[in-house]
Amino acid sequence: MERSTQYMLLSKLLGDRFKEKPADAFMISHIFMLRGGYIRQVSNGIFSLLPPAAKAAQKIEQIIREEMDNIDGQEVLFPVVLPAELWQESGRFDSVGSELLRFKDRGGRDMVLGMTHEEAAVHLARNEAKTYLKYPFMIYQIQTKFRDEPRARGGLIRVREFTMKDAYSFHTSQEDLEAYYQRTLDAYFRIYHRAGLKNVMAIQSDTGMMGGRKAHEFMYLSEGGEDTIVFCENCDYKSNMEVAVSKIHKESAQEQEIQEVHTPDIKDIEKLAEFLNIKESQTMKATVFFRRDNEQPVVVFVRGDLQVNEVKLRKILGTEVFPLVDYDGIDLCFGFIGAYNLNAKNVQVMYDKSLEGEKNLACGANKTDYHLVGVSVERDLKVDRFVDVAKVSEGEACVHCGSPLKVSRGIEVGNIFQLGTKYTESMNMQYMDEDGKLQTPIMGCYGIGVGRLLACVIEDNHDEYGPIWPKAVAPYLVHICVLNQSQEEVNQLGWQLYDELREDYDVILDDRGAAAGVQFADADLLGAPVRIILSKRNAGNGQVEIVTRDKKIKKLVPVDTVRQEVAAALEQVK
RNA sequence: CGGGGUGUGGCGCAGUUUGGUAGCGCACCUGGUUUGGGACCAGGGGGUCGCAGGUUCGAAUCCUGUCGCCCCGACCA
Repeated sequence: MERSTQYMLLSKLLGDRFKEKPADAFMISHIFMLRGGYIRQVSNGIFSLLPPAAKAAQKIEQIIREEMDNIDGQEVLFPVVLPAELWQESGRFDSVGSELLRFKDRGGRDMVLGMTHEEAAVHLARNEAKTYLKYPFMIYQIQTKFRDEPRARGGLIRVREFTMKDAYSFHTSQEDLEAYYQRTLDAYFRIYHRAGLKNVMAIQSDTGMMGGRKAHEFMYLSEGGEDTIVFCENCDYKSNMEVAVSKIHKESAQEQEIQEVHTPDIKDIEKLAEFLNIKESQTMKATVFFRRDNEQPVVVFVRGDLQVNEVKLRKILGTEVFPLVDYDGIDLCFGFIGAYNLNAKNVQVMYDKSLEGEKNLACGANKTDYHLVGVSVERDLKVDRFVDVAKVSEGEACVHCGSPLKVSRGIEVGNIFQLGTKYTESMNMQYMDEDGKLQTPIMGCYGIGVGRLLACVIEDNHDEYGPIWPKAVAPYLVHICVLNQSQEEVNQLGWQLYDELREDYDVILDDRGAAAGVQFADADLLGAPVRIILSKRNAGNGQVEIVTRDKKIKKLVPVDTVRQEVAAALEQVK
């Protein structure tokens, strides 16, 4: 039988489905995308999308597009390949690490593969927006990015090549940027809501390589997430662990005399506390890093029960830091480093605010196999300033309302930044204001990874058999199973319904004549919200069965009411 | 980049310890019987065992090197 839309026939759909879990996949979305014939890996972190995934991705893109247009976005398309000069202008050609893929063209010119497009956006906008009359404006694109991630993982959750919506807004005042930033934030929530993703939280985040002063990440809360989120259940405080702050409970000890204690082979806080029979919070911990810029060691003292947050430390030092592993030639007594009488040369020393005012602490004596007890910070140490470099733990107090903080995991499904003038200034973008004066515009940028969002939609909407696609992103809305294809009457009915329904919906027809179990299993993996099951049993009575993928509806309906029944069922599912 | 694991047909695996020229299940093709949760019978196609060297009469198997992939960590809009 010749049909024009054969690609919606399951017999023609490219991509085999299989029942065994691929050995390399661990995340639900990854497993179902492989098993359901949605994606195939080409290389580490590089995937091809098969028709069902391509269709779902297009639907997500369309939702994003509508919401971006809704906040006055103008869609554009920047190149994937950019000349290095553009990135040299902004300074990022040197400042960004090896995740930026650099190469030379045939003429030997340095090129990069776009991993984000601030430079391209400014390059375009600086020549097209020379008067305040154009402002504010936002341009966005939906396009391929390449980031040479050190470690791709989890199928589409973390990849090297991916499709992203990235948007750039330009403003004539900070207030205007902030107002627009809020509109974008609202638009993002509408996008996640429409795509069927629940449990998304906007949190304060580190600005990382993007720079700028304020940033939020949108986190889909999930056990398997890579990011750690700190939030207060009582007030609005929500933050990425990287920049989270808290109020810690102060110990209120009495001052004591400093005494030296013999502590053979006791090199960590846990053992020290046990040996001295005190709490870990009654000790002082020394953590040693070295700076990337001048390779100088940095000793950070924190209260013994806390950890150092390297992102905070990096921000304070203004350079990357790495935990020190090679102790050779360093003027420190490892395992016994203490703040009292520390006379190390060429070593930078920092104190976390957790130590402020603490009394009667145990710490290293800067002498192998000895510690000191009775050290009081104010009495015994000369501290110019305390910095906040400690990692927040669950249960510590919220700095805003004092309630206990909670910690959970999440996957970043979007982010927004107030960039300020970092790019417009370095790349010389100016416009003329009402008074005829040249001004530098203020910029914001806003990203959403399409594939990652798609994967999260599965993470958030599935059962043990496969995805339960929300109708807004489902590759196919209606899936017709023909259980007794050999019965001409049933077979004909399948084609008839297929022809009818595809006028209104994305329909896929299982025309393979496979066993019922095979058809159902494949339908589960393809996850269409509504399934129509045709069988000789019911066709004989002029009936078909309609079930929804979420199993909430399962009913027999007369053949001639199928259109209404499908519409009604779709009305009821998410 | 550090630590660990693993590479045998599209997917899942056995065979490697003790060398003898590759096998199982699923999937695929043909014919037939089936048809409401991955059916059955019969026949069939597909793998230079990641790659390169070496040892050996002979290597999936032993040795050396190398690459890919996965996990943990580091890193990351």
